[in-house]
Amino acid sequence: MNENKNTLTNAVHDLLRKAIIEQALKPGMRLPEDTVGEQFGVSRTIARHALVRLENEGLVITRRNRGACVAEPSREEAEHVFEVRRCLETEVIRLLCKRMPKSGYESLEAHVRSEENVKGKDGPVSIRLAGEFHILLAELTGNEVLARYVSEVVIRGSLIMSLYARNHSSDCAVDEHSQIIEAIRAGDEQRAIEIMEHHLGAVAGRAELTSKPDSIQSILSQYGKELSL
Amino acid sequence: MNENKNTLTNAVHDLLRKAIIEQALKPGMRLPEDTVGEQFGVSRTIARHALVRLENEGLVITRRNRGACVAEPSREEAEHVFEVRRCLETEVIRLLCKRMPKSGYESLEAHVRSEENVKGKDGPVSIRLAGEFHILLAELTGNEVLARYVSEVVIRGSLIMSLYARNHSSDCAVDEHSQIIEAIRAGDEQRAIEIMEHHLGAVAGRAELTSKPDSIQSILSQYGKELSL
DNA sequence: TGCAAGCAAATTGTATCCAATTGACGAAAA
DNA sequence: TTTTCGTCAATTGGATACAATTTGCTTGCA
Repeated sequence: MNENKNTLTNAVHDLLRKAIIEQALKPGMRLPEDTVGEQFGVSRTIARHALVRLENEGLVITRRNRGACVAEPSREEAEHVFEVRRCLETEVIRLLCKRMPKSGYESLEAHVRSEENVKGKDGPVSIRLAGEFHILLAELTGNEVLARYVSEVVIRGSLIMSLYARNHSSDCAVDEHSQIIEAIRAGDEQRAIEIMEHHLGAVAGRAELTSKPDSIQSILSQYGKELSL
Repeated sequence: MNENKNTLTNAVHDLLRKAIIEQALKPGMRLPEDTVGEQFGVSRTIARHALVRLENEGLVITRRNRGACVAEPSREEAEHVFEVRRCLETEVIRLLCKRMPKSGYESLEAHVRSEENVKGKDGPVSIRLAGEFHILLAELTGNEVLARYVSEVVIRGSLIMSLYARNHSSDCAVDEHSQIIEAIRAGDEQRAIEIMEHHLGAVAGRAELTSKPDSIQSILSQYGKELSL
């Protein structure tokens, strides 16, 4: 789905998405249409379109006549996202072991290098880059449908991490990214899948998604956020 | 994603989608915004929103200042859709074998009965019902993210079938639907997956998606459609 | 003091209006 | 006859204006 045509709507959409996953816009924050519009110097129409798209991606929620705000995925929703993500990314690995394009390894390794460059320096940016590695992986399958879905769950995963992760340092992930590349290069499908599953498990685990009884603070912080609206 | 709020946009969106997968609107048919708007008695704004959503779902494509038209998925795109669909629906089966809600079997069997009712009578409607079986299956997992993606690929699958299938009779499918239910009820995950894979393979196969050299007629029918615009 | 009703402000829902871009048709020249 | 250029119609891209709905605050009454 080549969306490289509606320059204006797309630009606002991309900027908002980036702002959300880099936590410049925090979960629960309100997003009135005209505020967004005048901030980017465009009309409410454009802002509206961008917000509708973001809602379709699960990054914002809107209530009728109440406006949009950055989504605050529940733990249940988070588990659903990671469930689907595991399924889709396993398929990505399977496909890549069968058909990896020639220049694939170069772009993957280039990406890992750029990940290492910001390692430990900028939390939000490193979260975004970590996500983009998985998106790049999916795009290399050549299956645009798959790539789009992976992109969506990865981005929602980033939002979830920003909500639930205890430590945002995704340093350990970079290593695993390299391991995944190597396993694919070796054609070892089973091992690549195992690493990916472990990797995603680690990511989800870091998000404290396992349904151990929530601490009172975390529960109240959720409810409190609702009150303060 | 409970989209039961924007009544107007949603209504138009649903009607258009139904019209597309029931082939009232044939692939390639143009969909100007104001035509759609006045047809449903709403403004161009609403029609526009609905069309944007349909584009996000892959059911229509739009070119800048050229308007929207019903998508004509290429064979490659069709294969991508079915690739993802197989992956997702396999996961659905896996999840349902683990956790099928109590009332699940009732609604499934009720649906199969309604499928049998229109068996062989109304082609497009039976295609739609066949698709809705898979969507229902996905919804029973309780995973809304998964259900939404399955819904999208199933609907795109319906569109693909309307383009490429030789015979639209999906009679044989109803049997397989029952078999899938039984396999899940028996808790036989492996068998349920096999049936589902066979089922989807049959569906995709009926669509003549295997890249055997296209007959001249089918090629020309495609190009002819473009000319007659 | 507490509750309820009503009014005002803010925000979205929808429609209409202007501008920009694209494709088509036709005319003119090679 | 073919190709190219120019004008025109059609359609979307985007903005503004108006209507409807919700929220929160104020005021009056018990």
